[in-house]
Amino acid sequence: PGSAAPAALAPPPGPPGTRWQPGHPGAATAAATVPLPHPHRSARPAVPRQPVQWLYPSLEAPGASLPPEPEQCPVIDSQGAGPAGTLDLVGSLPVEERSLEQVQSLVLGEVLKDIETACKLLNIAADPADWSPGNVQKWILWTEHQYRLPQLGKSFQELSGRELCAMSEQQFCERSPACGDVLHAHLDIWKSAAWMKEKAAPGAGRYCAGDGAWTDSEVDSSCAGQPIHLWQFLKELLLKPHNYGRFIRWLNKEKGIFKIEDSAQVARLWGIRKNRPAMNYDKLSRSIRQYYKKGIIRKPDISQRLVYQFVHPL
DNA sequence: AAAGAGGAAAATC
DNA sequence: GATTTTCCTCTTT
Repeated sequence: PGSAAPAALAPPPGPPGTRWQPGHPGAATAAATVPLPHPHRSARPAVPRQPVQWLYPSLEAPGASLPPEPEQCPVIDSQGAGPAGTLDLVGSLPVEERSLEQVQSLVLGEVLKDIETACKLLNIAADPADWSPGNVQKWILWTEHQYRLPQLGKSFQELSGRELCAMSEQQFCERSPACGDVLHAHLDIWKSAAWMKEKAAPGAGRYCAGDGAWTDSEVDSSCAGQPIHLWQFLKELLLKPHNYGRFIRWLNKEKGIFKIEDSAQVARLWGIRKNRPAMNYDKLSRSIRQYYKKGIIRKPDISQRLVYQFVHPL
């Protein structure tokens, strides 16, 4: 197994002229266009020059173990780059092998982190082979949402994870001509991640990059099996500003005040999680309002639109 | 127009 | 039985 080298993520094939926004949820994963520590691919996509600019300085100061925030990432646009740019990374810049490895593990760490985050959010296993048809549907919806892919409808319904993994890129494209290729590439990354995880750490799902060990293992207190509550879900999103800061974010973390920046997207994520495709902010907000009398969430003293407050922070 | 409040009832576990 | 979803009316921003 595991022969699949993660294909570079194509940027979301949005409308013509659309570029990836800085701070797009997929920005970190986009960095996967840097070759991962896998055997070579014949047709490796071009490495845009931009990522080097933000990756390189962080190599100069290995003390700064924190990965660069996507908000500071320049727009990554691999569409314009031709297939010729690939080796420029090594050719034009005297990057030491060691440094390159650091870049790779940094990128890889980001990818694995994003996958872990998604697993928790969706409540699915990391290994696609373990997915039920329901899990597959969730993953597709989530990926579709995360990368603004065109709607797929039910073209992948009733497929188990194992069946999905066995499908070729062509088969993906048959089911979804619009973005089967991108989906397949994403699944490829998940497959590789699961494979590497298995190989590297048979014990815990932990990954450390360079000096910084910035992954906590199974510290979270999500009671297994119990259906998740909306307030828990919101806290989970708030915990990952890197991934969801564009949708929901703290205004005052200490006081538990948060703002929903994109009500439609938050509702959609909640709907994916709960298998409620018709979820919208109207209904989600009604659920939040149920928390008023229960003393879980309230409106802050100075009431503002889309701003709520956890009664008991921490 | 979108967000907010809250009653009522169905759905879901 | 508690929580959430759905639907609804009315008010506020």
